[in-house]
Amino acid sequence: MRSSPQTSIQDPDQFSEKSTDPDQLEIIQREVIALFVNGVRVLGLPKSIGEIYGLLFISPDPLALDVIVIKLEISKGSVSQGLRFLRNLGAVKLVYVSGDRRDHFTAEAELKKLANGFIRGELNPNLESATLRLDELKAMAKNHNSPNSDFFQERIKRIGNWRRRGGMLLKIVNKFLGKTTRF
Amino acid sequence: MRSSPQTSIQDPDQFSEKSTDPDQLEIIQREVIALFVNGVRVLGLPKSIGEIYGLLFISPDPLALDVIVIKLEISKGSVSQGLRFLRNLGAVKLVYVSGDRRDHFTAEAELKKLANGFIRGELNPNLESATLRLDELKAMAKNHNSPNSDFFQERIKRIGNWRRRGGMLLKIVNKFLGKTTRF
DNA sequence: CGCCTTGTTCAAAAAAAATTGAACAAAATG
DNA sequence: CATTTTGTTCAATTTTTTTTGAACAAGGCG
Repeated sequence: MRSSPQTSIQDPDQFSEKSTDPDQLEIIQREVIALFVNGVRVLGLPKSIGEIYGLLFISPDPLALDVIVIKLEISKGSVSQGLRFLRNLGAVKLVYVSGDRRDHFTAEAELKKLANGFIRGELNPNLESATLRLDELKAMAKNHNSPNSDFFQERIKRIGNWRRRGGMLLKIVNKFLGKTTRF
Repeated sequence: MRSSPQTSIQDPDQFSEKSTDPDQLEIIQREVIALFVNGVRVLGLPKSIGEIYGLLFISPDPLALDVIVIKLEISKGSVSQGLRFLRNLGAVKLVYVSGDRRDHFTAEAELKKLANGFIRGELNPNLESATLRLDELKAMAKNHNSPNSDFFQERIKRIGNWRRRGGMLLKIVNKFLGKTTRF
């Protein structure tokens, strides 16, 4: 129930004197984008990635590259590269818009897909290269001789253990996100 | 300007002997450190952090700050700052070494503790600030009016859902790591 | 006390990463 | 075809982050 009937600013019939410029972002959109910019920083991704994904996430309709450029006021090159990156992760989808030659994009908004894309694209490659290096290390440690040899071996084994548990964790995460796909 | 003491003179020809120079890192140690440098990059942390933690992790005995400086050939300032950061995360512990006035450090090598430290120090603060922003957004969206109002509300709700599930995941991770503390 | 030793701080320098923008390619248009 | 529209690429530039190193503080020691 609505507590107090405040001045409902409703003028659906006409474009009011307030910001009606269709290229202008709404305040809420700006805030959401800011939230995403901060969010992707935790993942070690650049600001522009957060801006682009955020804008698509909070845009009702698919957007074309040059529209993104105008709305975010960043360069075409940045947007092009950012979109490619996001598409590779599966965070952004190309959609067909009839009567428009340009490509249009929407945000993939399913957390599970986002997480899996990030894991596949960013985490797994790192884990795999670490695995290779680690195998070399194990071999190295075997025929290495020094007073510290035993200590080294124990530590290397421990790293291997960490890696194994890291892999298990990713599977657990995946399972958990699968179970709650309602949103 | 001063005449440099014992440093600087290094004859590459007399490399036949096994490393007896106590300041010289062993090959295995170098490799492990490289592994950690790559590892921390995934977490968005600078190289020096990886070097310092890696060195401590693969060193049998606690090390003093100036020893780390010499072994890694990085500046005193970097090491001082890096150690502080690692200590704040709980990834490095200060240990007492008798007969030595200097502070000595060892690596915390329990995965669970490392993960928890990282979560507490790096992830949670971000999650919390996002929570605040999100609450503001929800309020904003309530008395915001535009043709897109419903869409905005749905999306904001969705972000809230993501955050909730993120928090659950952190707990699951914690539980999982607790169960496998053998190593 | 004066003189070390140890560790911190922070402005400046260096390095790394992100962004720009103009040149280019590819494809549709007419 | 030539022209326009759309999107990519990448060297140059800008911005951000990291590292350095010299000044400084704190504490011990003779």
